[in-house]
Amino acid sequence: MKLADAKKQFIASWGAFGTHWGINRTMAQIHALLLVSADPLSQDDLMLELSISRGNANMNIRELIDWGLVDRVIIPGERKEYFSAEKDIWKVATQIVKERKKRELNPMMKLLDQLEDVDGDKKDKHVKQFTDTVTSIKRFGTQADKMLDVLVKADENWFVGSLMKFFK
Amino acid sequence: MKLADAKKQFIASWGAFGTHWGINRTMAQIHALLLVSADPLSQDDLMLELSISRGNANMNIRELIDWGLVDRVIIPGERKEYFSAEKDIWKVATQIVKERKKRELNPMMKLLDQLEDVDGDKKDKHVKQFTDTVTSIKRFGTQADKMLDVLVKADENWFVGSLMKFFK
DNA sequence: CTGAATTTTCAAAACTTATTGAAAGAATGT
DNA sequence: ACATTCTTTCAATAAGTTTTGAAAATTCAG
Repeated sequence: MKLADAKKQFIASWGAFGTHWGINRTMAQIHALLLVSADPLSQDDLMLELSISRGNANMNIRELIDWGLVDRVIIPGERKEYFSAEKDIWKVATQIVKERKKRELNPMMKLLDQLEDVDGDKKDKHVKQFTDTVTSIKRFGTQADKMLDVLVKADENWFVGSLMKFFK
Repeated sequence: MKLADAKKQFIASWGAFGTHWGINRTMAQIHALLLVSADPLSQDDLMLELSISRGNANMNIRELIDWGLVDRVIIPGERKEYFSAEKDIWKVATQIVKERKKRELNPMMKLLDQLEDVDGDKKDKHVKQFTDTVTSIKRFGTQADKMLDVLVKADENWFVGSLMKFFK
């Protein structure tokens, strides 16, 4: 397969993939293109290669920077801003985990705390089912939270090395 | 807080949460309601409590069954079908992991296999960056795949017990 | 069988989210 | 301070997704 075609396929698939992972299609496509580009690209490069508008490019680049997946790069002597993606996939993954934990898991945990004590007879089976469910989700969430924290802080070699003893 | 209000909040939040996890809002709301209900509910119960149409209820219930998160329950002497959700959150989580692995990770891995060998000079930095990226995503994906397999097959106590030695 | 109860389907409508592009705002070199 | 280049904003629009509801299909008891 030719490089240009392979790139196109990769970008299209990474884009579709991204929509399942809390990142929108265009954002994921920009990310994909930067991942496979040897050099940093400018906003105009991205607009051209992906056929997207200036506003769209701008918004999604900024969101990628917000997620910590893309960096602004200054090229001396150039007026334009350039962008490059973190290429270490382990870092990409932990960064995504970190962000989603902050954006999704933490708020949910906070809500569950509030829902844990409802009024009414703890013996009533409806009350009981509700609090049991909330409590068990909370327990699960707390554990997931801890695990993900360690994951995010761990460096790849330590982590994978340790786990592979279990996961053979 | 009153039970009815707490339920409403829980359903609304679980619905919003679900959209980030590959499940649509209504599907997640139905799931939430079943999770906190002591007894199985009929399609009409769900329509009434969540104010959704028959078609919507039907489609989403079937999709939840498809995901393995909800079961049909036959109540003797009743003509209607009833539905109940798996209440063990660990099982819910592993079920979701299993499905998403099948729906997302596996197809992506298959694609990457194809993209790994592009034509052209391996010394060309553009070709090199592309294949390096694809290869490293593949390596990462393969490892994630293995880990998730073990996770899905593990029973909760074994898994959490073992890992908590690391993750304290 | 027949007919009532229940479930499923699907085209149209409503809603949600993403994208455009032109205009306003900053930054930079002279 | 001005002109130029580049970046950001945002209201309008387009695209995509979900929901509805009525009609068709299925199930089941008598």
